Amino acid sequence: MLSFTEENYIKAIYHLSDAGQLAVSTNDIALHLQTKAATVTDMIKKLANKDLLAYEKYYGVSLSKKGKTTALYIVRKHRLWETFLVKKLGFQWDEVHEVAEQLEHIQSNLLIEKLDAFLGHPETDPHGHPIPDKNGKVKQVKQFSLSQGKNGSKYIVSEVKDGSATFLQYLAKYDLYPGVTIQIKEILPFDGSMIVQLQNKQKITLSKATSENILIKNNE
Amino acid sequence: MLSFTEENYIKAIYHLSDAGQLAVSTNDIALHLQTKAATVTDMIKKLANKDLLAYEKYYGVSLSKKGKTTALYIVRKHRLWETFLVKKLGFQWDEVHEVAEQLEHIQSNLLIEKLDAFLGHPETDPHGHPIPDKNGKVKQVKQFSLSQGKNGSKYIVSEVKDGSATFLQYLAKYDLYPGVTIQIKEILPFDGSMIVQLQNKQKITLSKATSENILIKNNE
DNA sequence: TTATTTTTTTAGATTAATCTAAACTTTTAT
DNA sequence: ATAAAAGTTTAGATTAATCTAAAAAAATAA
Ligand SMILES: [Mn+2]
Ligand SMILES: [Mn+2]
Ligand SMILES: [Mn+2]
Ligand SMILES: [Mn+2]
Repeated sequence: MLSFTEENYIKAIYHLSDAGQLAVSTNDIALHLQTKAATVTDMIKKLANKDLLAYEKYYGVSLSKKGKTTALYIVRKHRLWETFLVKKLGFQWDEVHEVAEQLEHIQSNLLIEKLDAFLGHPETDPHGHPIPDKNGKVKQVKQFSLSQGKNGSKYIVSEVKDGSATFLQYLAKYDLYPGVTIQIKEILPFDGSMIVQLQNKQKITLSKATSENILIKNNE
Repeated sequence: MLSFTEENYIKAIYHLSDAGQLAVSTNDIALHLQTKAATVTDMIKKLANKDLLAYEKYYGVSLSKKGKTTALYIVRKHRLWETFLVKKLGFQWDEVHEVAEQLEHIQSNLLIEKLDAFLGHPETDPHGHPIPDKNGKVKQVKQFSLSQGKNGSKYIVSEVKDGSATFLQYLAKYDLYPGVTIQIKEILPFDGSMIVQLQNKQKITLSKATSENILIKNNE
């Protein structure tokens, strides 16, 4: 059984490696976990001994099969809890992350399977992130940045990239959540901002930076 | 902020001291937490330094006001989570304790207030234990052991003393949960066992040991 | 291709929680 | 009242997670 700390390392490496694809450097991990490189070196040695990752001195780490499975389960727990907090307890979507950071470490398979069922086996969390299933399978959605959308087209918001509370609160003001349909009404060339129409017909202007952080999918 | 370990000590001392009344010995704590007396001595010194308890060398500890408040909040969290697991997730009442032991350490006042509201501000947990309110107030019920009940009388089951999985599973077989009404039909003098009638009119025999571990209240 | 900068690792400490064994204090029994 | 037993504390180690500072390796620049 892994400690909270070990679990946090595995999850950090998973995210930093883009779902276990690339190798991750000591410094990247240290930065992400707000710790020091020397600490990371010690920890990755330990995780390598547990066969959760492959470690090549001076060249970073990459998750093993076992490491990926472990990471996916932690991500599954994190996202199920976030969904619970928003859907059942009435949290705002910008309030859930820190709590889920704690809840993701609770050890009980029964709990997670029952929670999953209670939530109706959701496929995405409140931020549109896919929830790995019981077997660690992640449903991939064909999505792209709103900044790449075409003028006049309708799309469904699928995910938000920036998870900061301020950004989430800003989007919440317009009920701009994953699942809602929007239409691009105008794209302003000089600064890349765009005017989009919301479900309630209201039109709002989104900066380039904002539209880049909203992912959308086609509205078939 | 207290560590999990510190919280577990405070809660253990609270329970062992009968809600903070009596002083508790080093050995009692060690036994309860399945650790060694030397370890306990170290920890209670630390907790004394944090003003959570008063420690007199060789004479045990007693919780301070602050210690009691802390304990009550942990107990509140534990029991709210147990209630959630049974009422919302469909756990059996013998399956919740270990999970609640973990969940009780999650730090988020917002979470607990929302969970409390979601559950409809329950007054007792699945085992009939009172849930301290937001301010740490515990509702006391006038209750006594079923073994003290009078032949012929009807009572409401209010609490179970023994929390072992086997005992809880045994009672579950007869739907003998807090809240159900039972009537004592016969008390057998030679071994103190009794025959009680359940809500569904079924009659079952309970040993003395069993009836001593079921608490009841008057059925006004 | 060397020198400089950046990154990573190692060495040596520190804090929290735990243990065993020995010393000490209190309680109980003779 | 003394001796034995029981309970508690202290002393000294250990493991996990962390840090700073120094050494080493790799990457980059001159
Ligand atoms: Mn999150
Ligand atoms: Mn999320
Ligand atoms: Mn419990
Ligand atoms: Mn309980």
